[in-house]
Amino acid sequence: MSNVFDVLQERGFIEQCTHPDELRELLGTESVTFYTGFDATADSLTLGHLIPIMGIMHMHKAGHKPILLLGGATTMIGDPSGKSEMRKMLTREIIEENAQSFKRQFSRFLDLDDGTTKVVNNADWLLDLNFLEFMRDIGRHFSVNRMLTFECYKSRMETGLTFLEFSYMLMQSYDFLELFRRHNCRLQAGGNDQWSNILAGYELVRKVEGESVFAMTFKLLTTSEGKKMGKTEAGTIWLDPERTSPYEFYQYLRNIDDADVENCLSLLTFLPMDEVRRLSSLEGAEINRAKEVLAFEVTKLVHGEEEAKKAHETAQALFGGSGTHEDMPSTEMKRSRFSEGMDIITLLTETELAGSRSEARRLIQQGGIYLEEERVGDVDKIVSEEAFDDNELIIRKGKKVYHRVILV
RNA sequence: GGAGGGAUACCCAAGUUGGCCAAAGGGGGCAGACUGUAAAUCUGUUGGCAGACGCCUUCACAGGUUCGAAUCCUGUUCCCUCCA
Repeated sequence: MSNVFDVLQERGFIEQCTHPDELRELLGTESVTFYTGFDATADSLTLGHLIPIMGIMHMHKAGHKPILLLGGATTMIGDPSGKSEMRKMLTREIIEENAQSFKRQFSRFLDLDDGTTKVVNNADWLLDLNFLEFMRDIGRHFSVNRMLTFECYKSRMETGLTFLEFSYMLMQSYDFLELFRRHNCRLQAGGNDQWSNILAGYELVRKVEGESVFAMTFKLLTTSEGKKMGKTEAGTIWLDPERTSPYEFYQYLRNIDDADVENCLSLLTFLPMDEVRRLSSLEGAEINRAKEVLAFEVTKLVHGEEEAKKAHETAQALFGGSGTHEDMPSTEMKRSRFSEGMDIITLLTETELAGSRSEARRLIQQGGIYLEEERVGDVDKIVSEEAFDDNELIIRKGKKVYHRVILV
């Protein structure tokens, strides 16, 4: 059986790691307990979280034992790494709810009751720490001089960094120590933006316990140009179907840049690498096939096969010609509202295709609005009941934003 | 606590001898053309209401001076730098 280290490396997961040879050796010879932390800053995971989750799944498949650490306590501080501003403070209640949401979402990817996977919460050991004891035992191992040179604080050296946030690194480092002590956790893995924090924990365990532990970071989900992926103008791509519908989720992946196809396929799907390479080497319009596979596979993983199929069919119907469009974003409106007709501008604002009446007018003037694939040329167009086919009216904004109005 | 600098629209950033400022420029977004539901490129557009020359809200917050303020004055808040 192949070594997961090689698998992760081949698929492009590993961005940085300590003692790669030793770590590879360890992963090849025994079942290793490792952990990844997730700060509960929102009530849903995002597309970006999928990379560490995939990494964990690969590790788990290879027989290693994951610990998913919920940052019930660390979220109260807020990690300043790479952030230009201090995070809004969240209450304990909200953090706790968020953590529970995360846990539910994890269960879609990993069997949390199989005895090999653990979910823990650092609130369990950080919340009741005694400040002075902590400082004497842990704080003394950290050099402020050195911390100040870390890359993760760079953006904060200009705008300011509070001690609250500065202490985040100590908390995270302590987590690693605690997990090492409790569960013999030997490796901390996380997003590359966590490198400084992870390294600090790794050093702490080595110093305090004198044991060899490891640090590893996963590639972040970025485009070939280095920009963060998983964000659109409309906001983040969430894993929660209530926040980002499976259709939108599918479309996001379906529309990624050509240059990002290979990366996404290898990081976000379990397709064999031969297949990944074959698909991503398709030329011209053919590469759209690869994007469809990508979108389908990832949607299936996150939302299940049924939802993935529906999203795929809806996309086919809209962009390919035939199929259902069941999954298209829609708005229900009362039939009576159309008895005397509704002006197109109101229709566009009520369906939220336009944020204001001015914007709606602009869209029409620029030729960006279509009713049933027919361009609307008149700003004062009145839409009446007759415009509906089988109680439905499909509006298109621009090239690919579709919306369905349903009469009720 | 002391000294100085700053806060402008989604972001960065002009503008501070008061009117010509809904506010330059860039980025981003949106739309159009070209395409492959891609990228690049080019064009238009980007506070709200009305869309005809009109009106309303906006330049940290609250007041004031003035016919008129993003621009001047007073107070408040927040941020940065140096000093303690």
